[in-house]
Amino acid sequence: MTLLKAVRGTRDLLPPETELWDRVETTARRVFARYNFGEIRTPIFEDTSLFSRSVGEETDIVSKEMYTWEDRARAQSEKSQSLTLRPENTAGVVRAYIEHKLGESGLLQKLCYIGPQFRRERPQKGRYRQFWQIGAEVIGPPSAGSESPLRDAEVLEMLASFLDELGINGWTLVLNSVGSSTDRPKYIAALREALKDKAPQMCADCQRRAETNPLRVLDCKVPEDQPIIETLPKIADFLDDASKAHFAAVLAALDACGVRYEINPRLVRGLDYYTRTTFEFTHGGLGAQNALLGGGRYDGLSEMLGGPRAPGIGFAMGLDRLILTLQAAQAESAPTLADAFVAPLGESLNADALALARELRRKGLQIELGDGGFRLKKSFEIGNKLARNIVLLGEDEQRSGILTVKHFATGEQTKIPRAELAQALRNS
RNA sequence: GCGGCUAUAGUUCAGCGGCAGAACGCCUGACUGUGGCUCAGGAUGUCGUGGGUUCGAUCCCCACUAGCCGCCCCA
Repeated sequence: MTLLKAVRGTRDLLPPETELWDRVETTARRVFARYNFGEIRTPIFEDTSLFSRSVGEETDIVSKEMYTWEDRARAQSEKSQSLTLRPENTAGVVRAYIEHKLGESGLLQKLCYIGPQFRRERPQKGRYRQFWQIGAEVIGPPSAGSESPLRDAEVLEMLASFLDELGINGWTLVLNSVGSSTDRPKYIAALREALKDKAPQMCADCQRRAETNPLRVLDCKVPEDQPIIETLPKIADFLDDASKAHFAAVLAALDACGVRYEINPRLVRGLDYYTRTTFEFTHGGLGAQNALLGGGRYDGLSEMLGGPRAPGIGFAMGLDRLILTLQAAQAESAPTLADAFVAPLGESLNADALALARELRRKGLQIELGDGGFRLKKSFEIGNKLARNIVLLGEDEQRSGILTVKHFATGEQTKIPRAELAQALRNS
């Protein structure tokens, strides 16, 4: 019989790695809460058209990477429906914002999420078909300040604090403004025009990109092409005055709070809904997938989905990539040890050992319970791997109520009354 | 979706057209209520899957699957 395996691009997360995942998620919730974000949980699948209308019909994500199926009708009166596993979460959040009329509160909505996303790409390091994102959106009616550059700067400052607090060093914030929804098409047209002359002198990839996706030419890494790229039109020259002023205000606010950034006029993003501010936090050591997180402003998205005017800004970070970065940073993190290993000496003491373990666990201690069937030597060996201390429960200890405790690191062995045990272990 | 590299013990990896290997880890004992160090012994396995070539394939060939690197794209 062939063994079943996790399907391509999916994987099991096991201890002790899951401990790291938990730490990242806990840190995110704690940091985001300080900025008054609340958690939203949207469905893992949605109507297909939600994504084609927001992310964009022509994007790679929608045109070739989505898990889509026809959900068949169950009754004569029902129609079948095209459903899709979410490839990202912003569209779902904005759909919920519209559906529940969250804008009617007149307040800014600050919503964060943690969950799996799905894209059918070729798996690679830091790239999986089921991958995890932590993200957040700030969205609301313009009267609530949703359009203000202060929102952009506040979100970026929060992300910088989050990465610092997690202990990730060496990140770079890369910023750009892609202008309003009318600026961008004008720029792309100008770029195409310029590339008609220049592309033939460029690398093969660029010649192809000039046709398929001219913005991608800006991303070319071939050294010989760089002087040519310098001569191409720049998005900054196509921004209207309002977008220019908006971007300048974002930068000023970042300067004021000391968040360092690089401006990259070539930073382009693959989702159609982005307007004005776009950004990435990158990190070396991730190979080709060097973006830890990305995001931007999406001032027209709500309207694209039939909702009210609701400018917003948000981001998503690749949890899988954060974990990879953390693992590389701390190489081999020592597994956390339990407070004590409780070792009953003989099977007749098993029941009492469970009672003792319960007592200690209820006082908040992390306890690994051995087995009276183990020889003492084995209890010590296992205990030494799993816990900081070993607590012996033999006939003497049971009779006297005074337990034998040995601290593995120092080798020091002491006798401690049962009532004082929890405190002693906690301090060890 | 395209190109390249890879797949052998729990792990990291050697290996060879003819008996399946090392290190670490694991188990047992020296040591019946005391771990780490040491010593002696032991078990590791569909050699990724399916075909083909061959007297014989873990090894050579093909396909598939999976992982890694790059492209593309993105988080």
